[in-house]
Amino acid sequence: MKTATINDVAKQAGVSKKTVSRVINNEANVSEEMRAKVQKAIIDTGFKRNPLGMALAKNRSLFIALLTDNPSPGYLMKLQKGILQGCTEEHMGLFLYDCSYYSNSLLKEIEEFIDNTLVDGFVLAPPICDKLELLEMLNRKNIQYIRIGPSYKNQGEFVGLNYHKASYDVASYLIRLNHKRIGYVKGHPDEESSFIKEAGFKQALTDNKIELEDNLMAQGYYTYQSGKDAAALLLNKTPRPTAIFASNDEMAAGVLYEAQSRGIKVPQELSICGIDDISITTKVFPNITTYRHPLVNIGYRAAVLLINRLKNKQNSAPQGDSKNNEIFDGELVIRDSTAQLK
Amino acid sequence: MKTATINDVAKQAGVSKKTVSRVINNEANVSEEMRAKVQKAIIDTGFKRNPLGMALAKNRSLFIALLTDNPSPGYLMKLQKGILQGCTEEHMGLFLYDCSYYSNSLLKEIEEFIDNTLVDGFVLAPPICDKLELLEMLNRKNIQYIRIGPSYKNQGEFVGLNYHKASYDVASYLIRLNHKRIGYVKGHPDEESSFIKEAGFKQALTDNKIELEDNLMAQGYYTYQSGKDAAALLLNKTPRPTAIFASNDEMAAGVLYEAQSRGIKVPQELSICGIDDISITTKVFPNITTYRHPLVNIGYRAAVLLINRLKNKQNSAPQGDSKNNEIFDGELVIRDSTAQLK
DNA sequence: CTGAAAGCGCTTACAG
DNA sequence: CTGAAAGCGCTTACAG
Repeated sequence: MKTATINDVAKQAGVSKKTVSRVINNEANVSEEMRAKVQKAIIDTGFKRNPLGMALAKNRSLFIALLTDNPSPGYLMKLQKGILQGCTEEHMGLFLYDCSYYSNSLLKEIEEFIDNTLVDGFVLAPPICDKLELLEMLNRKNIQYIRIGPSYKNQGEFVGLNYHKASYDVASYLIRLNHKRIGYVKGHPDEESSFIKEAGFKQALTDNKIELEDNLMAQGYYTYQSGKDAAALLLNKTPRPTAIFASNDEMAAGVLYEAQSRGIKVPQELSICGIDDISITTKVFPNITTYRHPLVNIGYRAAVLLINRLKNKQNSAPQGDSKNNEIFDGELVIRDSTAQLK
Repeated sequence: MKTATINDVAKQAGVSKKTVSRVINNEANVSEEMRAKVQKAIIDTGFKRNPLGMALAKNRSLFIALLTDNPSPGYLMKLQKGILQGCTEEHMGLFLYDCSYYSNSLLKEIEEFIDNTLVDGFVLAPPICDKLELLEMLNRKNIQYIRIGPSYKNQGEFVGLNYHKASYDVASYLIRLNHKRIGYVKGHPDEESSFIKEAGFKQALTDNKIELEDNLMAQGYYTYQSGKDAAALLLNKTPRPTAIFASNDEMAAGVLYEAQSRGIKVPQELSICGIDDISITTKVFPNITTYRHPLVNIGYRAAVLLINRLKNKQNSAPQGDSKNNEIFDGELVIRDSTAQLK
């Protein structure tokens, strides 16, 4: 049972294959009568457009890829899940490509990947979404992309969280619990989100008339280990902070471990919270208070936006450079790692 | 700068394009002289074979996909990493497809995915690798696959761990620590590995003349929640088990949480261990003793094996149905969740 | 609004 | 060992 081709459909419907092509691509300028005939023939023959034929003729695959180098498995899995959902709905395949942010040959490797697969769109996850050389290379090759994260040097479209509100809300919550000595673990210095979150945190302190203490700010890199290291630093201060706010959950988990390994009771002696709401927050004891980053939905929207852009580029005239960015709100999720300071 | 095609190379080398095709496919029956000329022209023109052209002509894409429905993000990330490594080395794209083990339309969805992407090979992760209807469908459609897991009804090739040795070694270790009342959390009843691990556990008890107590066996499903639930059951027994062995790490993390939420000290009052060595084992406090499942390497080998099979099928005569299964040994990784029973 | 021709980049099947 | 022809399934560019 060979699958039907456009030729079979044309024969069946008694039209030219160009007309079939018009129908399956939803082009204008087809009489209703023709369209109906073709549609019937498509159903009768069980025709499915062969993506490879189209790809070759158009010189674009309509396949997209997720480009990652993210140190947090929980973060990535959620994002990936959403993206995959979007791709499946749009009947698209999703390629995966894992790269090394610091590799010298990063650009060359990605170009090779493009050659090998002929993908024509990328979803760029952090931190790779903030790599200017990469974005410029993609612009040059005219490969579409969408970034997961905040606006960055006006490059491309993006889908992201309202990072400022996220950290502002978390910090405000800690302050409501009466914490004043709040340690803060910053994000990766190469990522745009780090600065926005830090600004949100500081704003919350200012708005509540709490003095910002520089020595309660520790550098992190969004990894578990960096959270652990930052906590080691902060927990050595006297007086000790009564709360530590890590700017993502992966680091918050590291903070929790470090505290526990020192016999510090969480939340009784130390409150801890993060941002993202990845799966590890509900797998450690106690469960970590965090801010929900709707990653599944963000991934989904990113995929849909990108795919629609690709499809539009193909059908109609280019529609200008209007950008369809989307910024999501999350919400505070209170769990067991935070407590009122007596 | 359009990329060079096989025609450009042929012109440059002064040969027919068929000869170029022979060279790039490494076929026999090309004189050394021709081969050298062509190879030079390939370099001079910067030619890269367009996978889409090949795919269309051969009616096979040479793209493979990872088919998953695994409840453990840590497990999947490691596996995925290895597979991706293999694909990148072989200059192949890896599609991702996430499905629902229990979905009624599972087969239909996967067939649709195949139609949409024309993948011609699958890496099948657990539990989906043990779904007989799926394997039969792939056999029928002549789509190659490789399974991650133990041998199963003699279907296809597989790459997996020596699961029996894994659980035997872990159990033996607990016994050496003097534990006799050992709770065991079984794996998913639909997965072949569950039975093999259980057999290994029982063998260790028998070999050490410890009586198997049925009420210390709890059903799990390889998920975190099922580990937590199983632990709740086991920790209610009197006398309480002094150790709980969960047949994967995801469940072991659930067991740890349940114990801690009851105020049971780990490892002083309860030893806990798992299998896999996924990332969560070193992110919870205390770090979990486990058995290393070389998932990255397993994924890598699976990808390489599958890709080579596809390439061979294309070049030379089919090479019979000799199977290249690979079974890896792991090793016990002792961490902080287990202690000598006084 | 519709279609015949040529082409995308590669391979298969055949002839020499 | 080498190549000219036809074809994979689709689209573009053009003519009517």
